[in-house]
Order: sequence, then structure tokens, then C-alpha cells
Amino acid sequence: MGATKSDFFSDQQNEMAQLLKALAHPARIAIVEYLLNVDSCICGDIVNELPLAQPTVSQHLKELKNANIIQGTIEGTSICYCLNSETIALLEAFFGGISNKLKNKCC
Amino acid sequence: MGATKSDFFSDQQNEMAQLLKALAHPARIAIVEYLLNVDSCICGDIVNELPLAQPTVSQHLKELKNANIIQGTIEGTSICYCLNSETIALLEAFFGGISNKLKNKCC
DNA sequence: TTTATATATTGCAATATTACGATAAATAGT
DNA sequence: ACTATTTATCGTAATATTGCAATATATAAA
Repeated sequence: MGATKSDFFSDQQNEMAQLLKALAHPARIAIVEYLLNVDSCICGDIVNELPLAQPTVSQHLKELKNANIIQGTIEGTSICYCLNSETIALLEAFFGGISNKLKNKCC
Repeated sequence: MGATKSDFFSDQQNEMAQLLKALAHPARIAIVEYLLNVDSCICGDIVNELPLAQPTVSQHLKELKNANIIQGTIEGTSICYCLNSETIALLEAFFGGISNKLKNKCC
């Protein structure tokens, strides 16, 4: 016990849960907001921006990258991260869809 | 170690992370989708709908309730759950805002 | 090749989540 | 009051996440 029973849910449900889990941490929200506020794709400044050690930030970036929320391109010795607008659009559509359908409901 | 360093992030970032965490599980996504597809607020049918034991479902419902994603009203011996459209709107706005701001970016 | 800089990986301790059996609480009907 | 039904809580085992020191990797510059 203890492990999520993913097998019993649909692929779509599992994927959305995974995507939301990747964002379900204040540090990762902060990373997304930072990338949004910075003009160009700035790289390891994220480590300086956050109150976390470099390995911890690296781990959070990895999770965001795995979930396709951000992309990283190598630029010399550093890596340049930026948001993936397709994934953001997917999330927007998910909640937009719920919101729309909810308008015809009693509660 | 091991605990999230919430103190170092903004209230807004912590709240959004918490809200997303409440949805970051396939069972809880399934509950939201079920409530959306059912005409009126139907109660303990959720337990029958999901491949999980009653205490587990009760726990998931509690988390959704704590995050203000669903509401429960007592109806005789049973409880009637339904989605909270305000919280859904908040989530829609969050991702909509990111999506909009992202349009003017280079990546 | 050596050195400096940037990022990733490993290993581990602390903490959180998930799931469920057992049990409690609360209400409806008898 | 007793019984059945519905939902919540407790206790606990299994698993996952978080954070960081230490270390590895990889590229740039000297």
C-alpha cells in the first residue's frame, strides 16, 4: 500500500494528475513565474533567485522538464530554460472546459 | 529536511501550490470529472464509482474540500458534494494569465 | 592539459502521501 | 431504544517527495 493505484484510472486522468503534481510545489510555481517575468530565457539565475541549494533547484527543473512544462537548451556551459506554451495551453483548456461545463449546473 | 520550505515563498505561490496539490492525484481528478458529468450533486455514489475503499475516498474528498475545490452539504444520512465554481475560475485565471503573458515571449 | 564555471547525479535523512482495516459518529426508519 | 446506512476518523504499513552535501560531468577559457 501507499502507492497510487494509477492502473485503475484513465490515461488522461493520470496524465493530468502528473502534470498538476509537477506544478504542485511553491518552488516550481516560483520558477514558472520567474521564467514568465524575465524577458529572454535566462538560465542558472534561477538558482540565485530561489532560497534553495543548487542540487535542489536542479531537481525541481528536472521535474518541470519531465512534465514538459519547461524546455532547456544548452548555451555554452549554461542551460537556458523557458516555458512550454503548449503545455500551459493544455492546462488552461482543462480548467476552461470544467468552468464552461459548470455553468449549467445546479450547485 | 524533507519538508517543503514554504516560509521562503510568497503566500500566493504557496496557495497555488496547495491548490494544485489537491488536484494532483488521478482519484481526485476522477472525482472532479464525475461531479462535472453528473446532473445534480450526487453523494456517496463516488465511492462506487472509484476503485478505492470507502475510507480512501473519504480522505480524498476531505482534501478536495479543504482546498475549497468541492463543497459538501448534509442531506439526510448522506452528504452531497459538488464543485466550487469560484475555485475552478481561480485556476482557469491562473493558467489563462500565464498563457496570455507567454504570447509576447521569445521562446 | 589545467582551471574555472555551470549543471546533473548520487546517497541519504526527514517528512509527506496513499491506501485500507477497524472503528466511531450521526441520522433515518422501525 | 434498536438497527441499518452513510460518512468520518484512527492507526499503521508501504511508498513518494523534499532538500542538501558530496561528487560527477561537461564545456569554456587560459
